[in-house]
Amino acid sequence: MLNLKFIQENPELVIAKLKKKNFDASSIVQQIKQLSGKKNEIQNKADQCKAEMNKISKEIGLLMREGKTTEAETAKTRTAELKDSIKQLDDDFARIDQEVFNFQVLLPNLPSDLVPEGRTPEDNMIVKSHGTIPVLPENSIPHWELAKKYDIIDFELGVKITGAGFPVYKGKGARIQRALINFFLDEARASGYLEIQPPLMVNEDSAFGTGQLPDKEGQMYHATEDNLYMIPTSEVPVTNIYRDVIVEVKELPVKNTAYSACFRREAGSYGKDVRGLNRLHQFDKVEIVQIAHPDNSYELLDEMVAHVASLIAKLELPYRVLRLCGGDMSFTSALTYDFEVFSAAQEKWLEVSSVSNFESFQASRLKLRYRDETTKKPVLAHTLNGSALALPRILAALLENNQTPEGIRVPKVLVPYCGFEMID
RNA sequence: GGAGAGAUGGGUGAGUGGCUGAAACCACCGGUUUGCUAAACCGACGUACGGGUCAUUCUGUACCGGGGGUUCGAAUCCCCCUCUCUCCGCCA
Repeated sequence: MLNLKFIQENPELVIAKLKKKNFDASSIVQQIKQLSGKKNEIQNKADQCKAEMNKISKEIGLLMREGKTTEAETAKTRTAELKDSIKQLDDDFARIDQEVFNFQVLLPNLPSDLVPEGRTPEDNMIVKSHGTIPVLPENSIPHWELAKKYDIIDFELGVKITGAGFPVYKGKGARIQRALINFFLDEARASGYLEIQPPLMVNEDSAFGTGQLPDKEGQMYHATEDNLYMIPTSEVPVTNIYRDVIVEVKELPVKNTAYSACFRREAGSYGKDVRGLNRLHQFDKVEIVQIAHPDNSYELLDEMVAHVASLIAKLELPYRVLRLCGGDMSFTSALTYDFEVFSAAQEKWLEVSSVSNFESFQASRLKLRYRDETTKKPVLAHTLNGSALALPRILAALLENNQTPEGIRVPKVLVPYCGFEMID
């Protein structure tokens, strides 16, 4: 969430910047300003009352010790009124504080100056294209048919065991999954990321910390008996490592990577977009996360984009990089690059990675800070994350783009990982 | 699942009603000493939100797992909740 002081001091700037996200912040900002003024006023009054109360209490303590009980009793009578006002003021404060917070969390993150204007995905800016779109043989088929033909992914079996969106990978299908995970993790480690194996379920505090709650409540599987949530991405547990933490400047940037299964309810999804591997309830993903000093977080974002680009290039897939426009960005992001690979049989681009700088928006809720070297004061850090990469759509593109009459060719870089060159 | 113990500052850990925002030790930071390292010694050392000078400083309040209560006054007493640890049972 946005810093309260920042909103109070820069109301016009907040409103102007959020316009780019097609968000009219004027009334919220105005309410926040008004309420926080009132809040400060109440706090001042309450603090004064409490100061007096503390003073009297100390005096009573001294009188009691000296045995002056009658004086102590007189002093006590003075406190009753104070006590009432304090109670009243504290209640008012708590109420207004909550109101301010409720408004505060409605405001999305401010987009970076680099973010292009626009409302829809069509307005996203293509900043890079790489590779050539393959020309497939006559009778090419989409990945869900290939999966059946070579018996490597069984969607119906998943339906039997669990439900739609929980495919069963078999034989070379299972092995190529494992190969992709290992490949991605090794590449991340080579780029300086520390490998983490996080819990797949998180508690409520963690879900709040990265903003899954309350905003995306319905998107997570919720084990109500124990009040735990299945993670929708390893970003959640990995970023929450740093919840309520003050890191040393010399530790920055912190670079973590994690493989995990990801679970998403995808309530409201339907139609052809969910065909095959395009949208699943459970899928595998390797995530990269960085905690950065505000001075160089955008350099690190570029570095992460380059890392993801190299992964896709090594897999010999044609891809493009989009800088998302204001209207297509997520609530929490300041700047996002999406990666899309071309799925040749479906003849469409599939999103396989999203790399974002959240600046201090996530850190604010997480209370993730570093200690400034000159002032020695805690300052909110910047957080960044990206998928590197999500498996299903990568696999879909690999299967479709590499299909030949003899079988599906495995990219060279994966052969040592999976131990075969063809799926046949 | 049964029984018990516990939750205090970056860490260990003292503290059963006022002199405790909190001992002591360790770590970190600054300094002295030193050929270098180490040791020793000295000093500083929480966070949040307010207020005044808004640069250094000064000041008020809150915070000892979370919430509520008793009291003039709570880390300390009472109630509820959460979590952790130990033992037993079960088990990969």
